[in-house]
Amino acid sequence: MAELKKGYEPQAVESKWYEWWMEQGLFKASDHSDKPPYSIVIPPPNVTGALHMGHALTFTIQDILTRWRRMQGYNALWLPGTDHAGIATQMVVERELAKHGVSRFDLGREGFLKEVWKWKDQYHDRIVRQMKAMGVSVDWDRERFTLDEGLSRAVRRVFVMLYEEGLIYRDLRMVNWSPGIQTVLSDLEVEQRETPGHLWYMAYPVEGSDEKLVVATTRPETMLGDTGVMVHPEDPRYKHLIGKHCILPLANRRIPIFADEAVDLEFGTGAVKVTPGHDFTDFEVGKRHNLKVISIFDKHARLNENVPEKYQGLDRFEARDRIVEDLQALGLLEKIEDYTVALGYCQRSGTVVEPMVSKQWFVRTKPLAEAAIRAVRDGRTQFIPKHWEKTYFHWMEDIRDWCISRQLWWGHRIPVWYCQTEGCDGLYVGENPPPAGYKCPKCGGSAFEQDQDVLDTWFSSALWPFSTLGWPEDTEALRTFYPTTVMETGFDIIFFWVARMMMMGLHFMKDVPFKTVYLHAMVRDEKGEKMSKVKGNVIDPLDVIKDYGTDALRFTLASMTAQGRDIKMSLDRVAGYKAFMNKLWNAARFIFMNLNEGEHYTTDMKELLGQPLAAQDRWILNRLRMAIRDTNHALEEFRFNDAASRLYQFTWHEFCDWYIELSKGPLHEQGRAGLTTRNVLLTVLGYTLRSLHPFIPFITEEIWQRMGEYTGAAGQSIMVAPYPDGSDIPEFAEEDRQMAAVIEVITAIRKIKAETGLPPAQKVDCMINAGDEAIADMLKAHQDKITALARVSEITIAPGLQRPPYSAFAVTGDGSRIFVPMGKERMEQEMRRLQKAIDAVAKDLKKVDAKLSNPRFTQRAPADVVQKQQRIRDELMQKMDALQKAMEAMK
RNA sequence: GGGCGAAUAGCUCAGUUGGGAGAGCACCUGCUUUACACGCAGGGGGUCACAGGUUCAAGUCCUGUUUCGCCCA
Repeated sequence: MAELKKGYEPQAVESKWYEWWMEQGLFKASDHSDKPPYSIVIPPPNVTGALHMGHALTFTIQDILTRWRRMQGYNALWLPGTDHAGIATQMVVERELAKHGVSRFDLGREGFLKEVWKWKDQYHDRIVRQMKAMGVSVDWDRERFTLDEGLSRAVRRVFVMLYEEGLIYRDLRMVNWSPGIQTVLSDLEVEQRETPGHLWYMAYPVEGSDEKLVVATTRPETMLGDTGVMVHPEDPRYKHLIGKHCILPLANRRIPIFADEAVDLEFGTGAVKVTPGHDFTDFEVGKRHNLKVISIFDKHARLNENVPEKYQGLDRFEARDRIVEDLQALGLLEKIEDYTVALGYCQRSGTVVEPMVSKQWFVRTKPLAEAAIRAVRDGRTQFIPKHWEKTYFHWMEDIRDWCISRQLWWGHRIPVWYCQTEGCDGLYVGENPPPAGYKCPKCGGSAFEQDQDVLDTWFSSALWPFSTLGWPEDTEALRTFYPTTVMETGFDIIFFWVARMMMMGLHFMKDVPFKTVYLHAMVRDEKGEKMSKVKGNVIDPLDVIKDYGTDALRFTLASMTAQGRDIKMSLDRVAGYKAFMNKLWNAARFIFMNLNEGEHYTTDMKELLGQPLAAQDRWILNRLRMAIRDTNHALEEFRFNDAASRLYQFTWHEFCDWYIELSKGPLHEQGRAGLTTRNVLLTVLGYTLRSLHPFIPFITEEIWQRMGEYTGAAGQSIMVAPYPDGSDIPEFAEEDRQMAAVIEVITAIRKIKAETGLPPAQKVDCMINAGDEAIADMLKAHQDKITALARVSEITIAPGLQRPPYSAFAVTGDGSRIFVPMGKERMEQEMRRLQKAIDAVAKDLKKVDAKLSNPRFTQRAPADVVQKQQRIRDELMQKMDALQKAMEAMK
């Protein structure tokens, strides 16, 4: 058995376990099982994307949940997969092709898609490797891709069914057009941003008079598409103009002046130009007043043939400058003011979104949303943190129809075929192309062509919780794992994804897609700024893994995931948790070093409890029990930070700081005491490893396997060892109390040494005037611990002991007085020390006195609270008395 | 404009039904105490943003204000 290295080296350890876990089939869930099901479907990462901190966080949390439940005996399924990420992927590949001077149109649809698939295959392997580096315990046999055959079938089925139910329709509407990518976007993909701009005041001559009507606009270039000017019906400035016409400058078009209540009298001049072809509100206004709709832009947002020739082909922003110049030249530009406009930007390409009128496919979301709202109101799906429910309701209750068609090639092609007969609008909607011999019901034609567009990527993601389990087939997997137990994802995609999964899941499965939604926070840099490539503040998880190890990264993320709070990622923290890994490693190293060849060890709690346990043994078992219970409790409530820090605290500050130190004496005793100590060390280590395993899978498996060599359990993965729940450990309250007293004494002596300037290693004598006979007996029973850990040579414990001359003094909570004789020369330091202690006690005493001297407190506060305060007061008084006497004696 | 969240030690943050202000990091002091210097022991440091209110009692509950962040329009 090889000894452990002195320092923990994550690279060496973390590289070897993942493959082994896979070979052993430990990640696999079963469709048939007597165990209770537990399921999570992974939020599929972009197949061509690279692992970032957001992934690292989401994978860590999901892996903690999955490993924890798996160890608890659940039939735990964590289903992996990737997303085709339509826009993002198509853009990347197009950019790549552009480097070689090739456009997608050069290749044609089929050729281009071939390229994208090649790209996808290559990058799929990369993201999968990166996921594995995080240690994700997903069932790879069930891995899915949003564009694979099964999921594509699900998408087509859903489209057709919704169409037949009247929940999908095609309509000519004002939509968000991205000139950058040349596709329509849904409202959600448009980012509203305040942008500095101007307000131009343009004068439109009124027909048949010298009067000019001045309109204010933030978009002068759209004037070429104006088909009216509106004013408020009650506006005295313009009342006389209602019903007349303007002559639109530059275009020389006659457009009506009309009245509408919607006009804001305060804004601009109170007269508004109306461009129904390129503005959402104007489109509505246009409908109310039967205005003509003129589109003046092509798909690149360049001016088209509907404008005077001199402007044709100009980009919209160039056109703006030209038009402003030209109006100025005509004396029709009144003034320009600075003005901040809210502009819509395309999330992906960054270009300003252009409102355009276009025929697109939509999902009628209202009826779907109603069911999704009810499910959350009823508690069938719960949000954690709960306040996100409000956000969800807010959006759902005011939901707008979802534009699902995209003018892309990479994605699920819309399963609609159009009749090719001139002037016929017949169409065929089906999972497959129209069968041979199919005739258009409108015109009898037999030539059909499929819609050129694809569906919004989120349309397929919305089906993810059931499409990945085999829907539309009625599979065992669906029956076993749907509804899934937990959906773990970022709050930034509540609308994009969570809400839509709710709608689709309820509609097609007649049940919620998940019982709990846990929404994690955003990972930011240490200054709290969003990580972005542009800012250059991105911390790459793979770099962190290289430098500190996956376990340290995972433990950091878990420790910092407080609910409802962003995570500010700092490498200092990771370094701190790397030190924790090293601590754990060295605890194991210490234990293994002290094992003896040929000795038989147990890590079975029942067996261990049958052995003659010392007080410190029972104490550490009791602390272990409490730590385990707290951890489980925290995990039940998704308080990952509490769970992680509780285990950290136990491992480091209880097990290592105290128990291991205390064990160093008994460890070397002959006979039962030594063996029992070794058994306790091993057992507690084993429980600690198992408790920690979901957080830090690699190091725990490594140590577990090494430990197995001594306990005879090697070869069995820690992944399938039961997760401790503490119920097999009895409560040892008495030992807990005793050890607390012993620890207090040891700490007091160490403090005396440190504060009077004695080197810690210098042995001192110590006298303890115990509070009473019983305390004296108890401390005497533990005096070996005090001498060892406080480095005391001679110790005397008895009630009524008098203070020796020139000794430092301390008093404990139970009234034991501790004396440490030292030279006269240290008495000055000692007095300062005592004064400090007196001041501290006085401060506390003042607070307690204030309470107890208030009759309303003693009368109205519950009896137990009053009693507690009295107890505290008695204790403080006693302390004060002892300290003051000691002080007096020194003077 | 509407909504949500945050403000606690130098930094990052815990603080679950109101009842002696905590952790990690950083800082200071001392230490080759044979598991670990990725360590050990000890220490300093807080008007819990501000102003009111409820209560015997408020970091915690209520109201308002300020600052910051996010979402929706």
